[in-house]
Amino acid sequence: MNVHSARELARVHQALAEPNRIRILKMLEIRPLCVCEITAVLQLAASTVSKHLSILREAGFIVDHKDGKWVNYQLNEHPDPKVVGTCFSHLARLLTNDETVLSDAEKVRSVDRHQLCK
Amino acid sequence: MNVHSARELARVHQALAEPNRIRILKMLEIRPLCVCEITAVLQLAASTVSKHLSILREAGFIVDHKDGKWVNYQLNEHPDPKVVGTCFSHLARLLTNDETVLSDAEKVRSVDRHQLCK
DNA sequence: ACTACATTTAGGCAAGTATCGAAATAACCC
DNA sequence: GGGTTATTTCGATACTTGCCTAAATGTAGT
Repeated sequence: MNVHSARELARVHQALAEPNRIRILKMLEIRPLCVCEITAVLQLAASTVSKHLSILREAGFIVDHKDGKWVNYQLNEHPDPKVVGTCFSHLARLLTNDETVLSDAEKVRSVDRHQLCK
Repeated sequence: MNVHSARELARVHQALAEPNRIRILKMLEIRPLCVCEITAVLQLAASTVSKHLSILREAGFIVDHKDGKWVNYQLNEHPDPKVVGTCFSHLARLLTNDETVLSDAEKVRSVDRHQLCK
């Protein structure tokens, strides 16, 4: 669905108005991740990461799936509202050379929830 | 130029994360406007509008030109960073049926700085 | 230079946000 | 069922933001 009001559109952009949330979306471009993996990369409290994820979920950017004691988050393949989808395609082209994003990507590739969580 | 970091990109989105700033951009799609015209439409204090405009300017969305005692603001035709330009093209397609935006547009067409400012 | 007025800056207040640690919840394993 | 662990919710704190009023700045016309 299209966004209906300036207020709704503002909320979508608000979700992207925080660097750590952008880093999370760039990480999820690589693969679905659970909260503890994201927490390990961002070096924030788990509760903080959980909050960021709920903001991204409510804005329509990501969806979650339970997997035992883990919760996997991934990019929403059927973005709603539509503007979220266009944000995705920009995001995919942006920050491809950003140091932090590149280093996050490397950590994503090496991180493993089974080693992480004892 | 492309945006360099998640922080910079967040700042661009932060500019669009406020309904009144989105309304301002939709108004400027119609024509350049001075601060007092925007103030008359939004019904906010002039200083508040001025602050919103400076946020939009610093994010690269608008430029200003002095015109006597007025300052005209208009959409930046050479948006920098590039992502600002893509935001413009989405914005142009969004909120075309929003009541507030339509009513703002009507006011923009009837407002006149010379009548407004005695 | 003086006045008028559009705009910006400064100061203050209320509401919202990012963060943490601790407590609550949920799901696994023994 | 009881212990363990991943996640979310709650409460507190520091910071940021949006708004206003008042003061400062800049420009035009007399």
